[in-house]
Amino acid sequence: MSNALEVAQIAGLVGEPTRANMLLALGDGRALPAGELAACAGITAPTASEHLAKLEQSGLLVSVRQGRHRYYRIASPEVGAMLEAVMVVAAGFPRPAARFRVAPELQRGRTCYNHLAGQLGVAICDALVHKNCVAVDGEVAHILPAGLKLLANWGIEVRRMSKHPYCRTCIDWSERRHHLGGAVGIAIHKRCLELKWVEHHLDSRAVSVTRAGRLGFEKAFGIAGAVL
Amino acid sequence: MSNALEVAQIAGLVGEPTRANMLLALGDGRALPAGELAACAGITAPTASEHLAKLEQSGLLVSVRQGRHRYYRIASPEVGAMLEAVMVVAAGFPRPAARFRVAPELQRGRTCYNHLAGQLGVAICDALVHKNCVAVDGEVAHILPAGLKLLANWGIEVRRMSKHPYCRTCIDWSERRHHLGGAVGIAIHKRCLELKWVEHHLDSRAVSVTRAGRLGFEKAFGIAGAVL
DNA sequence: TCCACGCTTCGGTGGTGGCCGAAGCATCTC
DNA sequence: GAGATGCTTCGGCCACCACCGAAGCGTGGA
Repeated sequence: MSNALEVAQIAGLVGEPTRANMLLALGDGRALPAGELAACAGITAPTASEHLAKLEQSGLLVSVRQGRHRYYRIASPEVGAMLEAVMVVAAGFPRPAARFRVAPELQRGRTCYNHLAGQLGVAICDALVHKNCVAVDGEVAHILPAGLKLLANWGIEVRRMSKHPYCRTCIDWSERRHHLGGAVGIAIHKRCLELKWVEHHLDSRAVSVTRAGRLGFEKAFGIAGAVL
Repeated sequence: MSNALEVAQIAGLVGEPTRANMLLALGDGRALPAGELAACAGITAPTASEHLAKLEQSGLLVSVRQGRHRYYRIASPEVGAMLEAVMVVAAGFPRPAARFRVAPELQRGRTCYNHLAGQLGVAICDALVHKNCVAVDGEVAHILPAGLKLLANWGIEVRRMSKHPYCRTCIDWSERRHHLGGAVGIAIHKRCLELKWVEHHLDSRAVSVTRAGRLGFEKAFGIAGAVL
């Protein structure tokens, strides 16, 4: 009865090609900005905004504002399970288990807006925390004295970054861990490129570690080569 | 892309209160006639017919014509799982386990239209197959000579049932197995009541096995008491 | 054979909602 | 600060589709 209304409301949200497109794009657990989702679905920003608001209001998505972007992701494993169940039915019956995840090369290392993310980004953050260079406190991260010294030796002058928040954390959706964003995160990314420790792939946000990078990350941050 | 279209199509079918109502009414695996489903959803016959045709065409429901009635039921466990997943999300998030699951007493034993279903129905079917009394061939079941004899000794004259199909299988939604329907299934159910091996609950389709039934099923069909 | 009943098909109507352009607000960059 | 970028709100247009009444078709019973 009333149950049917609620069920229909939820299913109806998925039952629109445009919204289904956006949900499927988020199906691997990533968080994507509204603009990218609009492009994904082939619609204009206003329409996407409308749809995303509905999806969030109904609890299918949650969003995080980050600067002038707004990142959306699937709200819970239950929602993911529902999408998967619908896909199984939609795919016709020899249940092809059409499950999908982050592409491997993106999972290893990628840029998140303008800093490093993926396993690489998480490894750098972990290493800095482990060496008492950074203290993570929720969404904010503080550079500790040891961190100032380490980064200075590596070629980054943290003191010259006046802006707030100069170092923040960023939840990594494929790893479900934090990595460093903010000005410090950007500086690290930039320095990695200068040193040619990482290379960008031309047609995606994937980032791969070079041979020099493997040695460098090991020496400067104590990150085992196997992780990279 | 094309994936999203198919997903949206399936979800859209569930995303209409009227259709959701009908699907939920069929959620326990019963088969209901079109007219009853129309009443369930509070719409007229033409509208119901339209909806049911769509649901069947998309593979969510299957129908069986029986005389001038047409019985619809959920097409597959995958569809049931999908509905359940949607209900979990629709029920709000502290996952209240608002299961789209057959109530325990119904799962143990129940009537499916007019024959026995649930664990009890499946156990009887299994036992007859195991004893070479019945051969299951898809949706049809054949009574073998040993079965004629066993049922005759038990008090059922199979030969006097002229109608086709006198014995058919029926997919058991909660058990995901087959049980016996058709005229033979009805006769078995009737005989169980005569012998007082099973009792009906007044306010539901639940069926429970009596003490005499436990002994009787053990002796006549070789069904271990633990199963019941 | 006729009638009763259940389901389906056919037209027509009305409301819901997806979609966009333009304008507004917030944030980042220079 | 000024300009660029990303997202949201507003107003209006249009298509889709759920819904019904009437008529048609098939089955079962008298």
